[in-house]
Amino acid sequence: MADPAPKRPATIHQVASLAGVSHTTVSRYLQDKDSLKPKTRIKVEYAVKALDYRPNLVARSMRTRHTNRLAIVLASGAHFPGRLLAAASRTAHEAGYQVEIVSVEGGSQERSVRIDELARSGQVEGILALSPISLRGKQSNRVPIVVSGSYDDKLHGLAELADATEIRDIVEYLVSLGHRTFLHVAGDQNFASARNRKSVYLETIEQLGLRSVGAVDGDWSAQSGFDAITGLPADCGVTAVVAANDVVAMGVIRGALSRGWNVPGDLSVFGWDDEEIGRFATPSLSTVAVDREAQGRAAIHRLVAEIRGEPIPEPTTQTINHLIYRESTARPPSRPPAGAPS
Amino acid sequence: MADPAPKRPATIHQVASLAGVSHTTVSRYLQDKDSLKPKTRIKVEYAVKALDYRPNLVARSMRTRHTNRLAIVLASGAHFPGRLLAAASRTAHEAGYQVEIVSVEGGSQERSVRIDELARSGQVEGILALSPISLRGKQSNRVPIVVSGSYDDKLHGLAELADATEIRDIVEYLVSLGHRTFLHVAGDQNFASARNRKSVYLETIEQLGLRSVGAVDGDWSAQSGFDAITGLPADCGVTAVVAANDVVAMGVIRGALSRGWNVPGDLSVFGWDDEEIGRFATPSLSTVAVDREAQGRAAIHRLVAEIRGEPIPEPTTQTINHLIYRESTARPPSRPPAGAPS
DNA sequence: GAATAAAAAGTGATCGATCCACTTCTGAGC
DNA sequence: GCTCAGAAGTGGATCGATCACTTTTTATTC
Repeated sequence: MADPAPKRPATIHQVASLAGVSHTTVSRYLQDKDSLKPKTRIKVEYAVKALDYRPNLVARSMRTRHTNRLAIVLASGAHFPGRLLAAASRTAHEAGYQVEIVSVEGGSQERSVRIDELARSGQVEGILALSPISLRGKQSNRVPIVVSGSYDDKLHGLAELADATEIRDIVEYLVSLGHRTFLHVAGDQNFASARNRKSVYLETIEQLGLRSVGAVDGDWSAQSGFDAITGLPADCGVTAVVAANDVVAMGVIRGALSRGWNVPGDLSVFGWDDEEIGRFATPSLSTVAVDREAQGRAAIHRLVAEIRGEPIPEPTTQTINHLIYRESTARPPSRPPAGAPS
Repeated sequence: MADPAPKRPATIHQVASLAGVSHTTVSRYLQDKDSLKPKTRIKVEYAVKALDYRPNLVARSMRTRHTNRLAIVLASGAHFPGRLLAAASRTAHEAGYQVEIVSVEGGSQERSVRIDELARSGQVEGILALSPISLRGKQSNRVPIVVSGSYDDKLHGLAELADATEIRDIVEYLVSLGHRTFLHVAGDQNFASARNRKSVYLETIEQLGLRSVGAVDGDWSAQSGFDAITGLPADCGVTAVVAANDVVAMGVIRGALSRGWNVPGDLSVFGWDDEEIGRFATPSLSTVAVDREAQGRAAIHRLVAEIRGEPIPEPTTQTINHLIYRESTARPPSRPPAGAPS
């Protein structure tokens, strides 16, 4: 079982002596293969291969004071943004960074503590927070931190409403179907994206002169959608719901059904995220296809720019999301709206 | 913007000189605070606080030859097992390990290459693979690798069928409702859990003398469930489907509906995973509640045991999953089964 | 109070890479 | 043959911890 000879991996010195060069030359080879004479390079290359040498990254980190690692922090309970992570991970890799994904339990309090600790640990050179955090306290010895979806004060306007502008498109679409009375079941207001969507919703309602029976704060859960609908007064007259995401939308639909409201006959429901399951649900969900990959890439680019002290790239103003219309939305009932006194 | 004085974090030597002791004493303090005389300890404690000292983990790793880091590898496309990861992450943390989550793109080929690289990089002390990999090649300089759901050859029997035994319970339940003709839509057969479930399904069908119209290999997607159902001959007589997971089950239900088969009136469908959305779908999904936390913990315990050369803990034979019965399962139609010639 | 053991603290080496400040070698061009 | 630039070597120092030893201090015993 146990290795009799726990043979240590080769070091740069062993490579050097096998290749008949100095360790400095091997080091040079590792940094830039072209700075060596072809003849020397071949000797070193051979030795590296023969010994299956791979530089000890710990030792390198120690000397260079670079870990080349980033951390992505997310809340353990929340939905795991797989596609975004994959894209972020790949982008970071291309930029020469390893990615450590830290899933932190507890509230935003504990999360902030953990992030702070991480930021000062010297283990990572930058942090991307996908969950909301409250950052205060001294900034000394801290690495750059990018909080997804939130932007610097300088970057208000379009960017401020990142990942939310399509809410307006949704409402306008529903208006075009004939809807006039709306409900918004929002996501966890600790998340920038949830706040953004809510404020765009409220703005749009205001600007288009529509009626909103409420913007209920939820927690991204199906249960919150269910509760929001079942908690409505019977005569509120709502005919369209803008849900924070697809899961919430499923809860809304189930809640409507439990009240005897037909979807989309009596109530139209719009989701967000284009999750696979929504396409196969009954009714299938109208939703927003989100370019999670682009979001992940953008976040990492931003973080890497901050780390390197380069100018921070403007967030793309170009919309990267688009609406998908399926069975959960339709014209409102021509008879008095669902639940209205007959 | 740029820090004018990029003040380096304090080192153990600075702490030592401030406390008026040797660096070794500070080091001892870090390992075991009780090995110091109270008077000395207080001096060191004060200095640590005053300098906001935190040990440089890179330097420590270099000396101890321990990184105290584990990697969890998963396929980037697949569903992100959030709860399992959270539990695994926490368990690892308790055992003194940091967790790096590596999401690898590409097929099992590329994944294996990446894992092999990781295993030899010296960056991590152990790897937990949640996605299937094919491990061959030389084992030298490799850290322990645990592949979730698969067990050593020694551990056949109960453990071999880990995370699958409930399939038998499902079939028995459906039999008790009156079902006799079954279909299984399996998950990606590269996954041990998918293989296990399929083989338990086939065994159970055999042993109970039931009829199976097939065990279709899928890929965990809703589409695969949809295709499996819509591809059936009209007169197959199936009345119950055991799906690989909830997402597949949703696809199955939608596929049945598209053929005019009512669920659960004509067809019962059982899922797996107890995803939140399944409780709010219409019909709500009968499913298996999986203790993902326990799975995550177990996997990490196993990995840590291997790293430390301790005896590998027996996988719990106790079942950690349980069945949840909802609307998607019911008695089979008393009239000729769905799709049978009338 | 001296002998002795045990506990506490100090000394200097070490881990494996990069960086530094030179020096030496090599080969091309005139 | 001489110069000069680029390649390669020399011989450390350095990063910040831990560790194997050694030395000093403290406690215990007779």
